[in-house]
Amino acid sequence: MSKPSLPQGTRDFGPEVVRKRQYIFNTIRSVFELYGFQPLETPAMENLETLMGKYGEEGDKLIFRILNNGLENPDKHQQARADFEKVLEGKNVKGLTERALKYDLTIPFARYVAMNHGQLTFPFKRYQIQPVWRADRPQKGRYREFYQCDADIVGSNALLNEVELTNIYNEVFTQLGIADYELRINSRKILTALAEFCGGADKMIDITIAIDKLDKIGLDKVKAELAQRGLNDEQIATIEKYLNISGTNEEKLQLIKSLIGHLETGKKGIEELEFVNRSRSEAGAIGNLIIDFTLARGLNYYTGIIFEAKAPATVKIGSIGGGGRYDDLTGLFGVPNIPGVGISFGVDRIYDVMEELKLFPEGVYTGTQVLFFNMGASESTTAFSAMQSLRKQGVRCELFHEPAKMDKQFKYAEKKNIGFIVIIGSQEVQNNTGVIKNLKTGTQETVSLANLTNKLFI
RNA sequence: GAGGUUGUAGCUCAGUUGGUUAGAGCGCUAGAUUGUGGUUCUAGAGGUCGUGGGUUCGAAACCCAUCAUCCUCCCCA
Repeated sequence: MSKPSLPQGTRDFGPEVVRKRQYIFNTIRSVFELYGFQPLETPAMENLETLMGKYGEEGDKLIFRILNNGLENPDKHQQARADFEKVLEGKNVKGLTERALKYDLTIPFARYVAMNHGQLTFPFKRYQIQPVWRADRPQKGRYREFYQCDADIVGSNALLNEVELTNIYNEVFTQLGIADYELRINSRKILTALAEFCGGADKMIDITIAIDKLDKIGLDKVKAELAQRGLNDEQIATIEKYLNISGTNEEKLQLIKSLIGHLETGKKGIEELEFVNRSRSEAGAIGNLIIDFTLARGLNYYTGIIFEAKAPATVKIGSIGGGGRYDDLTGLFGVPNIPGVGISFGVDRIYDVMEELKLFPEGVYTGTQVLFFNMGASESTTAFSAMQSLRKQGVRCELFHEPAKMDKQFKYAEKKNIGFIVIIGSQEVQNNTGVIKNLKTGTQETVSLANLTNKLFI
């Protein structure tokens, strides 16, 4: 028999890791709740057609498909073979894969809103913390199963929502101790305006893909890629001017105005950024918010402000969250005119960042507080009831599972990082007492069992 | 989808130009110690050298294939 193993890109989480992850989840959840968001959960799988075509051509390839059951039924063989031929041609066939694992939380949410818009009170603010799956090749900071934590507001065009979301980022990262994060924002409208100004509105996607790589490959290579994607010299020169915009947020806004402020779309995009930037500084939230005109983001349903939260530059992990506004997400599901804006936290990457920067507080490691020694079959019944009275007080305790040498029980307590032990042996049973020992300081005292619940095990 | 890296004990890793019985540290079990842990000392258990094939008198080492892993590009959280 071969050794057991995990599917590529998936992980088990041991007790310590789960505690740390829960610390992150709890922080994010409590901030979402604080800002008035309501929880939602959707199934692990969706109908394939719900997901297909929503994430671009590349995205479609990364969707995990689920093979239909029952294909072994002889009656279906002929159809299955025909369907399989089509799959080999790169087509999607319902007969073979009707369902797929969800790829993100936004599209299932849009599907939910489209199905329930009659019942929902708008604006509907929901948060969602669930795993998603991508058939990507795993590497550093990239997994095939990972969690997303999303907060979205649908049914409101107000830019106040964007401001709220930037505050959520700030609150969460501050609480987690990732103070040096960067929140980059841009507006898709500015990118649209740039494409228009270059005379090629149809080139928008080519332009954004290329300029998004600026900090990775440098200006020259971006220009080369633009040329390769069919932009002429004049257009590239305009884009270069655009990319060279720098300075404070206010300075950048001034410069972009002179470049594309005369275009209707550009003007709108600039107003959006100005509003968020101003509101945020008026609210006293300082630093960290950086207007970045090279930010593009892949998902093509964004239409307004887009966000990207980046880890401190010292850890090479990059994006730890992202989001943006979409004017008409549910339109894909036949319910038009419901705008929305949302953000997402990438917990798995946040974990890696916190691990690297050693940001987890001591408190997350605590498990059992008190171990009761097992000093024999009859002694342990006294220990057991003493333990139950402590548990009633909310003290986390356990009784060693069998009578054993004290040496062994001590070592167990030490390995599990248990702070206190209580010894109730034959002498103690006789005197109705117990010995409490603090394993960190090495001090111990004898107390009456009635008094045990008054002790603090911290 | 393209390219590269690594695979030896539970874990981290040595292993010389191919040469006898494959090693170390940590961990594990037992004892020194039958009511006081961490330290120390002693002993012990634990290996299809990722898998399959080939070259060779002889392979953990060389060759081919395969699987897994990690990383880079693409794209993304």
